[in-house]
Amino acid sequence: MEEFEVDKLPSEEIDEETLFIVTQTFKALGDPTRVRILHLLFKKECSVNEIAETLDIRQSTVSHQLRFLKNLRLVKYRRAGTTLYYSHDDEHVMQILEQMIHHACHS
Amino acid sequence: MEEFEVDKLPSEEIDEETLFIVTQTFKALGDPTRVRILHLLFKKECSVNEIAETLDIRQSTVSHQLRFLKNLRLVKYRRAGTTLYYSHDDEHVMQILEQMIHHACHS
DNA sequence: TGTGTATATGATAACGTATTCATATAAAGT
DNA sequence: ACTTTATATGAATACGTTATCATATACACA
Repeated sequence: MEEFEVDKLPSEEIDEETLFIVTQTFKALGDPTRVRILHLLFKKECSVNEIAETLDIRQSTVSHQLRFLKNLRLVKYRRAGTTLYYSHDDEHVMQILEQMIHHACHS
Repeated sequence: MEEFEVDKLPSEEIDEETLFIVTQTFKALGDPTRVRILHLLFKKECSVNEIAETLDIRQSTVSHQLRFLKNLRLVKYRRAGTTLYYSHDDEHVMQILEQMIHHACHS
């Protein structure tokens, strides 16, 4: 009795939904602005303005990209008055990002 | 004596070149067609036509995407007559891809 | 040299994406 | 209620990307 057919291994083809999540997530990591934001959030929680000032990106751009990242559940935020503090929300994806940065640095 | 300044940690900001490589690589993984091709090549070396037939993608599309992946040194090929056998060429990136697929499957 | 097969290439059209400006919302304090 | 500060949103524009068709190249073999 075998777990899987010989000609139909478990990872033969990626199912559509998984493929969608995978590509969406990689797409999120495929933009310099988003990578810079995430790399900053890897180190510390930041408000929107902090991100904008630290990375010298317009507030509007940062906000748009944070929404993108939040839709993918890659970041989350907590409110403190009018200020929103963002932080990363997917440990595994952040590990992959840092891995790739390390890989690229030493290649 | 400290290795690094307090306000200038080693990973403070990603340098431009690294950022470029990182985002280019993730961009490569951010497309369904390329992910399907790479996932296929993760399992076995394939000719262009084999890829096209297996994944039901036009030969021209496969060829274009293989060039893209080859420019990033994510795939390589060997020639056998008129047939080109492609295989993956970056173990680390392939590991990251498979990690992400596994992560997406179980989330 | 001519023919068949495998792959690559160039141009193009359709579509997706990032940034920007202007403005809206939302909370806090006066 | 008004003002200030922080953030979000919508529309527009500029740009990048993908797949496709048609065609070119490249090799093998008769």
